[in-house]
Amino acid sequence: MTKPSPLSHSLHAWMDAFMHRSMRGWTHFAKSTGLSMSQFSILMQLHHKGPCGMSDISERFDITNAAASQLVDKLVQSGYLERAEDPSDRRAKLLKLSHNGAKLVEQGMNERHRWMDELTKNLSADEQKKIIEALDILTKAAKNVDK
Amino acid sequence: MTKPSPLSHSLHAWMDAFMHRSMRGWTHFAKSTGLSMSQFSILMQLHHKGPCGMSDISERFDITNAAASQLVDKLVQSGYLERAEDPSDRRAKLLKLSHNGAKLVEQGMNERHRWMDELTKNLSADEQKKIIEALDILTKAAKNVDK
DNA sequence: CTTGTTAGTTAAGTGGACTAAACTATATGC
DNA sequence: GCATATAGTTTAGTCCACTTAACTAACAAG
Repeated sequence: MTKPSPLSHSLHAWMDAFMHRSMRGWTHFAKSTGLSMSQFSILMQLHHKGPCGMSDISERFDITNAAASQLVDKLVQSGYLERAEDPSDRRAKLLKLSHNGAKLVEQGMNERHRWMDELTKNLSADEQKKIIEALDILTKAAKNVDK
Repeated sequence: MTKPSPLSHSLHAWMDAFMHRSMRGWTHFAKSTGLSMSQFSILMQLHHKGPCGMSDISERFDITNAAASQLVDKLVQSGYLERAEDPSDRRAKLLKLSHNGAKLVEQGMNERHRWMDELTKNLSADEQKKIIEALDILTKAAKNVDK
């Protein structure tokens, strides 16, 4: 058991505090919309990666095509998703957020943003500046790691 | 629709990147252990807040006492939780992580820490220092907000 | 001691996510 | 053109979280 670096320590401490709180908000919001976690996660995925096919969903969530198809179907029927034929391959479908779907995702993210804003609004200007710098570095690094 | 401050922008961008990635790791790990999300979340809660009673669980996850009792029972039978009588109130139970439960939680957190370490290991010493400072500020702020 | 409340359990039943298997329809390679 | 692979759907059935309701046991107050 090697001693963690100061950087690791700070990263982990922040992550633990953040995850715990954020998960609560996430599940709570999903429940309040009447969607299941699985369904809401699909909307989030679509928001993040943009339109995609059914198989992308099943791969991402490690479920069968059948399961993905069923979940997506519910979301289509609830009006959060649009399922169109892919013009370049007529077997495939093109899934994308509907207007309502995008609005729901936005709303969900706002709820989770609120806590972070709350967190920082009483910090000094200097502290805020440090945080902006640091998070921008991290966000850029995250984009690189994820390809 | 007011324009977000630079701080909000940085917070939100980081949060979105982080959440997306972190959720994937979280669900993946829970699945790999054979535990359901619900069950794993209870372990995480116990880790975070320490020993507590059954009603604390049902309140936290917004489920009935009956549901909590059943979930906890499975975790006890799997050897991840200990359920003892509360000496100060013999109606109540005292739930705590078993040795194996604590180990499992630790393991889950390590998996999620790994990505963050990956993220930062190629940054310059100066950048790392900035991140440590900023995250420590945020972590402290988070503790305050959560009382 | 009795009446009422609180913590938790048990049992029966509902609903949703999930799978395997059989199917349709389109694409691809020889 | 024919065989094979690929994208997705449908169906039947399983598992698990969750609820309601009925219950036990311990506490609290008169």
